[in-house]
Amino acid sequence: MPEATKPRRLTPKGQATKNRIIEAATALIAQRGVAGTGIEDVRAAAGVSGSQLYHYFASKQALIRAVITRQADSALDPGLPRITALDSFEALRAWADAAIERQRENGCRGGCDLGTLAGELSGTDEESRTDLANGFLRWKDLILNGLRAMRERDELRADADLDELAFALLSAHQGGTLLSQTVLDVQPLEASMNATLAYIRSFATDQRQPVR
Amino acid sequence: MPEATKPRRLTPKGQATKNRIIEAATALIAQRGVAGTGIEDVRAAAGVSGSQLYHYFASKQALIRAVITRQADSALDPGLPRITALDSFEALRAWADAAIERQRENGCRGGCDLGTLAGELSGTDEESRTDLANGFLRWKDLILNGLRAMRERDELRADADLDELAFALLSAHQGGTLLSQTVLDVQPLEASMNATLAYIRSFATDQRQPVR
DNA sequence: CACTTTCTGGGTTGTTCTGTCCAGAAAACG
DNA sequence: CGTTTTCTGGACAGAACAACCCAGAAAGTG
Repeated sequence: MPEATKPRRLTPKGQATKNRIIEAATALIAQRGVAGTGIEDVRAAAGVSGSQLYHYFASKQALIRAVITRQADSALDPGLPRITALDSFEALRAWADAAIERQRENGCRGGCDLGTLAGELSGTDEESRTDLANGFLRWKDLILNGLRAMRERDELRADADLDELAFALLSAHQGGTLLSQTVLDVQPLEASMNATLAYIRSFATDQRQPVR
Repeated sequence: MPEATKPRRLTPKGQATKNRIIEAATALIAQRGVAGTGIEDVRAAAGVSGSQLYHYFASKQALIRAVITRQADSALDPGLPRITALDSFEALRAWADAAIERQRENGCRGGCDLGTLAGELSGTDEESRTDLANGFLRWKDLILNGLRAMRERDELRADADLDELAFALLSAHQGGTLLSQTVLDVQPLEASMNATLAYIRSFATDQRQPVR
């Protein structure tokens, strides 16, 4: 193993090219899946040429992992409007609505969610699985922190199992998205988000709020 | 197109071989994913040889579709103990527990759920996506019928949105399984199933039952 | 303005995998 | 018991694709 291509700092131009490659790869993977996306396709789409991919990435796997990391970093995918805090019922609802709306907009055609990637890679490639798992756990913590804040503000009852709620919400999001992409209808995603949010709200101290 | 390999009825032996191939493919795909499973691997695992696969299946895609159909038919995968009716809180809980237990048993390593297949194929292959969608919708109907029976027996309140509950439960199952397989821990699956079942139970007419 | 590092372009190789062909064995059928 | 369909086996062609190499341009550094 040749020391994994020493990642000496890139010049600005190089950094830009590298980003362009990752973006192109992300877009293609969103449409055609990981297995359906060839290095050559990425190369053409990014407008770079030849061995550039291998200049910046040691292998296809490395590129995929970069895509995963990027997606995991764009916190809680539904939206470039970066979620900073999911610490109120309104924020949760807004996040859910954004996810639903986003799905509706691209006709339920698969985005490049961690979920989609997980389905394809978890069983195949151990390193990617680890990256994906870390991404998911970070998202879960994001939700969890929001819920904790709500409990500290006494908006949520003390007996609520916040870990369970956080995982349930994340699962609902992933599962709903997966089903929607398969059935080509937002209904499953709407249903799972509505149900899980309603369940979370059932732990509210103030029950006067409409469940919607 | 040569009329899609006229499916003149198979002899018993041929049928057995065909099944063996599908089983081998299912097992391999469960471990290594669709893209990671070559025709040659299936051939070897099934103990048949040469062009047999193409005698029984027109293409790799056709084989995959056969696997999908098979999985969709083994109703609500958690278990060979075929679910006949999910028409009581106990039955739902038992089904959920079976799913969780099953996941725990294979160390959360991906089975060959429709969900896993959907993640890999929905975006890539339109025909497979249709098969998968049909499978999911049949499962949803299975759940829905159970819930309807419960409502008719007045175990569920009339104002419960059964479609929403059915989709939510299915999404929770798929999402929870996906997360569990990625994180290699049953916690997400347990959380999402618990939460969704509790939510369904909140529509029970008889609230004396423990939520567990 | 020399000199070094970083970036670009295209061509190429070797492997892996799907899908095909042909000839021989086994079973079904009269 | 002979003939026809059905099944089996291995070998092979053709394409796709990941990965590597080399030479030249551009950018950065003294």
